[in-house]
Amino acid sequence: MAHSHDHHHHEARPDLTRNQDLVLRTLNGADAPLSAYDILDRLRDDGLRAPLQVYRALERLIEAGLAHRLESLNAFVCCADAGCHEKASGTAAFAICSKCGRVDEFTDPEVGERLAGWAGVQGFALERTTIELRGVCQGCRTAA
Amino acid sequence: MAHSHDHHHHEARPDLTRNQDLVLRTLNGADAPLSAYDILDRLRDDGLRAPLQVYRALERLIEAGLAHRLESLNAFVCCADAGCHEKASGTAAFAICSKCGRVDEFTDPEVGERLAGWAGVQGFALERTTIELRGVCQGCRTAA
DNA sequence: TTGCGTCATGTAATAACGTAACACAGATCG
DNA sequence: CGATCTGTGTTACGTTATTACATGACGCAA
Repeated sequence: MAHSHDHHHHEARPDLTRNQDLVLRTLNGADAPLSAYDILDRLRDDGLRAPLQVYRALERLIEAGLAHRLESLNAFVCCADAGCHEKASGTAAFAICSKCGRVDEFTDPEVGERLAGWAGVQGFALERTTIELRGVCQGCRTAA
Repeated sequence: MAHSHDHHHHEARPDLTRNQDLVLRTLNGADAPLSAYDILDRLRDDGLRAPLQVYRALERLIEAGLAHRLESLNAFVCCADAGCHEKASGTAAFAICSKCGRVDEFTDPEVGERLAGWAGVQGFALERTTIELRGVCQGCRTAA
């Protein structure tokens, strides 16, 4: 059962290395996607010097289902929910606001099923799916 | 009515500039996505020198619905069908083979509707959608 | 004709994103 | 002990994309 300290921040995960933990905390603390170089800049004071240190950590975090890469932005975000990779809840989709840069993660099982269905029919061995919507979010539209 | 010269190649489009036409022909002649620099290399003999010349042409071609950018590859392909942007046939999706690099473009109206539906409910003004599947195509699987 | 706006072009320089290659330290296991 | 595995740190480099500026061709109005 999940313990009840689900307050957006997370305690250090025992299975993360120092660099991975630093990068994950940085993503958690950001309110918009960060590029690898953004992350690096924010972690200079913690001793990180080279892009590769960040890219390696990101690679692990994504494998572990704790972060996502946004392909259309060349940037990274932490997962909205823990374990959003592992669930059968469907492929994660992202709505990215062109104005404010905020990203909203959601899933639509039907969409995942349709795409998986297409792959099945075609004999395409599906490994991963990217779904990204670009547009202007509610907040920015009404604020305009 | 469409004239009947639909033989994969296209005649020069009257509304394209020289650079745009060169880039489109290059994409048409390729059997896999090309990066902007790949395109540039293939067009050196035609006088192109700088990346920007290619990026500018690509930008127009994409606006005009004649080419697509594959975000997860940082590469470009020509459209499978003329006018695949303009139709209500739904958002284009791409299946990209990790082995051979081939790309298959398809649309699933249901998927487009579900995503547009989400956007509607959220008040998100949808401008464009990226759907990219990564995996191994039928041909490469059986050849393995 | 001249002057003006617009659009495509050409060029150089640089920014932003990502990786290869190598060396080292600590853990684990025979 | 040595072998191996994983993470780390560092340099250098490769790839992708943009900024800034200058030029040339065209339509159009004064």
